[in-house]
Amino acid sequence: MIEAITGSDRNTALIKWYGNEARNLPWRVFGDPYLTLVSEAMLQQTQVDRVIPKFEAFIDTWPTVEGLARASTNQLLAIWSGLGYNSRALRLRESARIIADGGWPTSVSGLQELPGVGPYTAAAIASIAFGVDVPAIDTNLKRVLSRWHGEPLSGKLLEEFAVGSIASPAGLWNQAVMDLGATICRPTNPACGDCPISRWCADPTVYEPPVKQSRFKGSRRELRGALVRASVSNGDLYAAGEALGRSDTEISETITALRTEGLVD
DNA sequence: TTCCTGCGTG
DNA sequence: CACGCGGGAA
Repeated sequence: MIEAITGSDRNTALIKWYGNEARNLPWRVFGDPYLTLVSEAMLQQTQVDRVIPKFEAFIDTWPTVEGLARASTNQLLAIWSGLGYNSRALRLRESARIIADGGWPTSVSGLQELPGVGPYTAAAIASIAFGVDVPAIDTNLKRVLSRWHGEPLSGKLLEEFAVGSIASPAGLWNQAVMDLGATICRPTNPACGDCPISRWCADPTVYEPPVKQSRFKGSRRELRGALVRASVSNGDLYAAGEALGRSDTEISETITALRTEGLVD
């Protein structure tokens, strides 16, 4: 596979580094679209270390897309609990149903039709599982490419720069950039001394911090999470809400919203 | 506090 | 384009 790399010297060095230093992650079975879909869904806004045990439990429970398609909401959310963004689990199951029924889309545009699969995830699956040479642009890629370029990249310019930077197979290149971004080309305190491609980097200080999130403590999200956990364990939803000091009005409104979304029976 | 391999919706 | 959406680790 490394022989197929046709990119610049920078890409040659990057892929060589990846060959030696790649993180050993349980979903890295090249060409398996189901493992890729599940892992990418879990990894949206969630750290690798937290995903690993959840991923293994998930795959043990539903080894195939057909099995996931038939999963109960309760068991699904029970296993998902702790990952956050619970709607991702429902969208993932819905995608499994669509795939079990009609087969896998293999193009970026086809994959993006699946619920919960946006531009990044579609490109990641297409490149990793179906051999499509497209960049999978997430915050890691955005930051790393911006540093290569020397100034912040976004939008169409980022897309063009990424397309012009990839090596084939892009699935390998995407994961190499991802690992570099996670372990060396970090948001703050990048380890440039350990970076295999620092000589091709224009400015390792380039970084645009993400938009600040609202406080979690006391938030609606905190209440939603507590109510979903109570529901999954067949507990008392109002008791769970009151334990957070919330009014019955807020609790009932939130339960209604969760029910509409399919997160609570 | 920050930040994590984003996505869907208004 | 801005915002809501979970929750844990450092």
